[in-house]
Amino acid sequence: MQLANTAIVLDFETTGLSPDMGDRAIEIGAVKIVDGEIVDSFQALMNPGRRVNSFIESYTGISNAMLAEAESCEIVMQRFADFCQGFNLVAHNTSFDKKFLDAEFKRINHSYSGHFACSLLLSRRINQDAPNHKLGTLVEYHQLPNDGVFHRALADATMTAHLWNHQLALLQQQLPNKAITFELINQISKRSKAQVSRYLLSL
DNA sequence: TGCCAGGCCCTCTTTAGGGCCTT
Repeated sequence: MQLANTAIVLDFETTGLSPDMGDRAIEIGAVKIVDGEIVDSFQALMNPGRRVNSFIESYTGISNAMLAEAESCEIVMQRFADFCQGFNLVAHNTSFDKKFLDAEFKRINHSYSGHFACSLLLSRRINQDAPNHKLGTLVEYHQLPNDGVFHRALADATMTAHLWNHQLALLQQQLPNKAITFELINQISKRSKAQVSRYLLSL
C-alpha cells in the first residue's frame, strides 16, 4: 500500500509542447513530500543545446542567456534521477510532464518505476465546481500558498504540491476511514464525472 | 521565420468533433 501523501511533485519548463517534435526540457522543479510535509526541493535550469523562441522566453522568464550558462539536460536529469529514486510522482497534467520525463530519461538510459498521478485529472473529479482546472485558477480557488510566481518550474511544482495536499485532505474528509493511496486516486481519476460521486459513496 | 502535439473527456457520440490542459 503506497500512501499518496509521500511523493515527488514535479514540473517541467520546456521549449515547446512535444518531445516528439524535438522539444526539450529547459528547467525542472520538484518538491519532496513525506507524510504530507514538504521536506526537500530540487530546481535546475538545463541547457537544451538550442535556442528557445521568444514566446518561451516571455512565458517562462527563462532567457537564452540564462540557459547558455546552465548545465546540460543530461547532467541535470541524472541528478534528478537520484533525487526521485524510490518515490511515486505527481504532476499537474501528467500526460505533459511524463512525456518530457520519459524523453529526457531515455537520453541518459534511465527509467523509473512506480505510480505517476495527476492533480489535474483528480481536480476534474473531486472539484467539479471549480471554474476551470488550470493550476493558477485552482491555487486561487482553494486559496493555496503561493509567491505570485507562475510558469517557473519550482514555483509551479510547489503550488502543485500544496494543491495535492489539499486534494488529499478533501478526500480524507470524504473517506475518513480509508487510506488514501495512489491506487485509490488512480481509481477515482479513471471514473467518469458522472460515476465518481457514486464510486466515492461505495467505498 | 514560422510552424508543430496529444491525452482526457464531454456530447448535439461510438462510422466524430472539439474544448481543456500542459510549454
